[in-house]
Amino acid sequence: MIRARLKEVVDRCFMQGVAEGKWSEAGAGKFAVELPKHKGQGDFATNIALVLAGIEKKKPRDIATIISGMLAAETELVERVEIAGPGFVNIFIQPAVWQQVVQTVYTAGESFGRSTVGENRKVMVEFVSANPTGPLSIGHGRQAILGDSIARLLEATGHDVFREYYYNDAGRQMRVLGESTRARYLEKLGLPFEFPEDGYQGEYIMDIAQELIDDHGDSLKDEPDVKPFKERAERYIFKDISGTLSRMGIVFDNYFNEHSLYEDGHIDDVVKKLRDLGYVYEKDDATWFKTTEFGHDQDRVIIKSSGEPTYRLPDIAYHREKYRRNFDWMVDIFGSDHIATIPDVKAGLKALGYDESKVTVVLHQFVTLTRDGKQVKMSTRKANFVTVDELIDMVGHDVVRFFFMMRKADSQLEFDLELATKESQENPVYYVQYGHARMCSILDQAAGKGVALAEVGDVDLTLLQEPEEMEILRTMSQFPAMIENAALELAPHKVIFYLMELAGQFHSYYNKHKVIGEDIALSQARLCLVTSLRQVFRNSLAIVGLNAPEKM
RNA sequence: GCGCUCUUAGCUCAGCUGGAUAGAGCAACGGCCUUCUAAGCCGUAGGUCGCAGGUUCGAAUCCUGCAGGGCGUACCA
Repeated sequence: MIRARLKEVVDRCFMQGVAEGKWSEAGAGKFAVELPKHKGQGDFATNIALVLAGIEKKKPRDIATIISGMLAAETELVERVEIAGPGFVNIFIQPAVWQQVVQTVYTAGESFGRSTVGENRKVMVEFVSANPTGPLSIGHGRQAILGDSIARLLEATGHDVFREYYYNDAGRQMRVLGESTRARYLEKLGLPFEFPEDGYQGEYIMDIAQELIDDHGDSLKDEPDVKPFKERAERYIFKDISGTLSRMGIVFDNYFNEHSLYEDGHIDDVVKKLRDLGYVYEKDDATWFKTTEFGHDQDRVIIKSSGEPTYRLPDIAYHREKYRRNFDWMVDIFGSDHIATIPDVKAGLKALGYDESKVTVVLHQFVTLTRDGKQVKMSTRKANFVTVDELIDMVGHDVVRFFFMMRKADSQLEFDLELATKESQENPVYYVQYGHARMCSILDQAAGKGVALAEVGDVDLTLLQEPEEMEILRTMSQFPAMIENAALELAPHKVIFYLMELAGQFHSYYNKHKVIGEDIALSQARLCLVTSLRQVFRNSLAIVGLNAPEKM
């Protein structure tokens, strides 16, 4: 927020220079106000002199001198200015401006960091979308946390967010699930059974079979249809999945069943439309989509010779429904194994006349689990995987959420079970939460020590002068911009890194300076600082769905 | 083979859409609890940013080539 103010000032200086004939307008919008990397280089720096020098064929230092003269006159905001390095203008902000950040946070309260940049645009975030064939694996877990956190960030920035889960309870997978359940049912009854070759071997199938026995005894032993087995399995697994999701604090606005696309005729309609447009042809008894028309290296089958559609067709039809439901922006969270469908879906949408740039796909890499320093190999079908539920049982919800957010989506995430299980200092989750608990503890004790927390308006904030205090104030002031940036880039990990930095600054401050001391006026100023800092902690933890414990 | 992606400290990873002397956590080593929670702090050590070119005032960041890892490249989802 301070940076934005300063940028306006620099822009004004630039225009003034244009008016005075010092340089042309060509450099407009090409320079920036940024945070310097090292201490001693000011609170902010601008590269305007470097940029203009290139355009105007002048010496950077000469331009920097003119600019710094103009900036130095802005005494309300700017304390002093230095020219450094090849021509950077380093700007030092008035301490009073930083101190006022406390007031700003007080005034905004819970809404500090929230914004309206989203302009209420309707955005759908589709994520998890796991078919009900088994409990959520840790890969799904990462996606669930990623999607939900992105959704929360978008909400915090004024978007109208809709969370959707897309699933398919028809098809081959589910048939195999039904057969697997039937086999376990017969097995448990001591009857002869045949387990499907590629059946689901998880323990949960046994539990489902047991439920069937509890409800129906052996009356299903001669049932020719898999339907009762399949339906029971689906119901059981969905209950399990939604239980896991709610443990993670995730609530979907809608579950969209792929099957409805068939019932409502959307599948046939998409094929017809594409055919009418000349993008579809028959070959080898199958129906093909001319994806080569959209720059792909080969055409793709959308209906197999068996008459069954491939996954692409319903995916295209589903996305068309998203457009028809009037979403301005569609964010899909996919595992990188689904990368192949993206170009096909986009080609389909483009063919049908939709603006495919409204779809943004966030691809995330896999999670590898390490235990005893070795990677654990996992497969859903063989059921030798660790579920999200088990993970939460072992380390708790906050640790799971935090760990899944620690990495940017596009890099592999190594989940070290030992590290996550340790309730020790190595665990970064506690580092952040402990900071919050410490602040609560300080504020609790203030009254007991005879230092009542005064109204922020009555407190002399100019007493906050320690370097550690200025550093905290600076970081707090970056919070709204950080949230906006994380939201628009769909990058929740930025919030995590921000929290770690702020927590570090607070812990250092805590160890060096007493908040509550002899000097009442100073104590009150510091208590206000801590209160506003706690607010920032609460806001950022809430935005990514983490708890802010008051005691640890 | 082709497409996408990744390669930064011993390990796990940041690096804000081209900026100044490359950062954090963990691990290692050395210190700090009669004082607001030591789940903490301070210090030391650790680097040819995979390799080689190119673009320019300036490159970890952009382009090309090469090497290595991952994911795709189905009439599976």
